[in-house]
Order: sequence, then structure tokens, then C-alpha cells
Amino acid sequence: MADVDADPKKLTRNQQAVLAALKGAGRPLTAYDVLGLPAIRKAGMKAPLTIYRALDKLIALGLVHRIESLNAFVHCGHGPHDHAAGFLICTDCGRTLEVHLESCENHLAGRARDQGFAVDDVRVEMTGRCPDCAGRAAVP
Amino acid sequence: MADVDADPKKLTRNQQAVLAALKGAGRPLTAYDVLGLPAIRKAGMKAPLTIYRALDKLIALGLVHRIESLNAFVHCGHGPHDHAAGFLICTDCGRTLEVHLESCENHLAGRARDQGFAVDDVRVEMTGRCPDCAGRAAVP
DNA sequence: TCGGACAATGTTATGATATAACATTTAAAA
DNA sequence: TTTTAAATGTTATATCATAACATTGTCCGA
Ligand SMILES: [Zn+2]
Ligand SMILES: [Zn+2]
Ligand SMILES: [Zn+2]
Ligand SMILES: [Zn+2]
Repeated sequence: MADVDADPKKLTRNQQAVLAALKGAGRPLTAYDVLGLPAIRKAGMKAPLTIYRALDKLIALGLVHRIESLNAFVHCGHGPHDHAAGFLICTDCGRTLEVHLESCENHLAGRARDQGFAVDDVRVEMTGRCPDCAGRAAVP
Repeated sequence: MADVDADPKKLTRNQQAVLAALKGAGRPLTAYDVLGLPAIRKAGMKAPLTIYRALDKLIALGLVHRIESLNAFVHCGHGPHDHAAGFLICTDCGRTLEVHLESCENHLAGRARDQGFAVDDVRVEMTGRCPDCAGRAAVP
């Protein structure tokens, strides 16, 4: 899946800038969110395509994940990995938590194989409330 | 999750037209795909918003699902249901297969609860090749 | 039957997300 | 160095989705 042997030192200037932006945010950002950051403008990036190209590379390297249901991108919370990850998406604060799915992955892919389906990639996204927000809601 | 007690007879003209379009297609269509269908134009629908409004209702009724990674919509292959579904998405032919995830759902949601996360909704999308396309690829 | 309430629709405009095309530069190999 | 591939810059455009507001249709109780 991800190119786990990637050398972060070999990232280009643009790729480093985008990765740093996502790390710093600590939550998913859209490509246009990234584009709007001062640090990104200072790095000379000013077109959406510039951001998308950096993101494409970072995703291929497994350093960043795309959250489909948000059209947003988040720094990988686990370092590059070769198994499927799942995302818990807080609908209150917008933060996400990445969870490993080694065991579930087999179960899910098994369901697919039962149907004669050859699985390449498994994506899991769950919405709800994170511990912080669930706590706040319970104590009004 | 879905409003399982919905009465299909109560669907409006627009909602019926969009539902019929998705049933007939047998695969996911984008809102603009739907908008472009002759049957839809004949029904008098000519603005994207008209399509999105019908889709919103059909999704709320559990008659249609949204495929996040395709920005597309597909007729529910199982009749309304209250548990999570997963989608197998063929990257060759574009068709999808809906699979039930009663058992997996608990496992996945359990992983979330381990993190103190209160889950509302579980979405699973798997890409790969459907039986037809996998077969064709294997016999070149 | 009337009339209020609410859902659905029509219409126009705009916002948000993503890619095409092509020229140029940079970095890595050979 | 010559060659090759990857990354970047720039402009324009394609694709997906919603805002705002006026109007119409449907249901249900008075
Ligand atoms: Zn990860
Ligand atoms: Zn939260
Ligand atoms: Zn379904
Ligand atoms: Zn196929």
C-alpha cells in the first residue's frame, strides 16, 4: 500500500511545507485550507494545483491520508504503515483519530472475497464525538 | 439510522424520478450524471439543486447511499436497513456491490469505544475488481 | 371547507473542490 | 556531459455542492 521505505529527507520544499502544515494543524485540512496558511504562502505556493501535487506525493508515501467524507487531508498519526487504517471523525470539533485495523481488515476483505471481489484498498470512516466533545455534551 | 418505515408510495415526483434513475443505472451516478439523463429532463428537473434535494430525502429514507470516494449515489441493494453497509467499488467497470456488516460493525465501533469515541455512523468503502473484471484480467 | 403549518419545488447565483494543458526548472542517472 | 524523469509554475477550466428567496403543493385540525 504505502511506500514505507520513503526517506522523509528527500521530500521537496513544497512537500515539506505541506506536511509541516498538516502536522501543525493536528486535524484534517482541505487543500484550500492549506493554501490559505501564511507559512504556505511564504513558501511561494499560490495555486491549488501546487498543493494537490504535494498532497498526492505525501499520500503515496503514506505520510498523509485523505478523509473522503471531508474532502480533507490529515497527517498520519502512526508513521507509514502497510495495513488499513480507520478514522474516527468528531462532528463537533472536526478532529480525527486514526486507528489501526489489522484484525478488522481481514474480516472486511473476507466479506469481499466471499463475493469474488479482489480487494486493493479498504477505507473506514466513522463519525461521532471524540472523548473531549462527548464529555462536554454530557455535562451541560 | 435509516427511516425504515418509510412508505415508497409517498415519494414525490422528483424523488421517484431520481430513485428510478439510480435503480435503472445499476451503478453509482453523480448528481450531474442524474441531471443529464433524458428521463430526468423530461420530468422537468433542470437544476443541480433539484437533484441534490431529492437525493437528500432518498438517503434519509435509506433508499439510496452516498459513495464518498466517488462523490456518487447508488440505489440501496438491500432495501432499507438499520445497520452499516460496506461498498465494494470496482475500479475497472465502476459498479459497486453492497455488503452487510452487522458483525464487523460491532468490531469497528468497539475499536472506537476503546478510544472513548461515541460512534454515530460507520462507513466502509473497498476498492478492487469485481468478479467479472477480475475474471477478464486473469484471462488476457 | 377553510386556513395554518410545513415540506417540496423553482430559479438564479455562487461557493468549494479538483484537474487539464503546456512551458520551464530541477534533480537524478547514465 | 547528456539524457531522463520528477517536480514546479501558470492559467484556465472542470466538477461537485449549497445559499437565498419566492412560490407551490400537501396535510391535518378547526
Ligand atoms: Zn496512517
Ligand atoms: Zn471533538
Ligand atoms: Zn443499503
Ligand atoms: Zn468490474
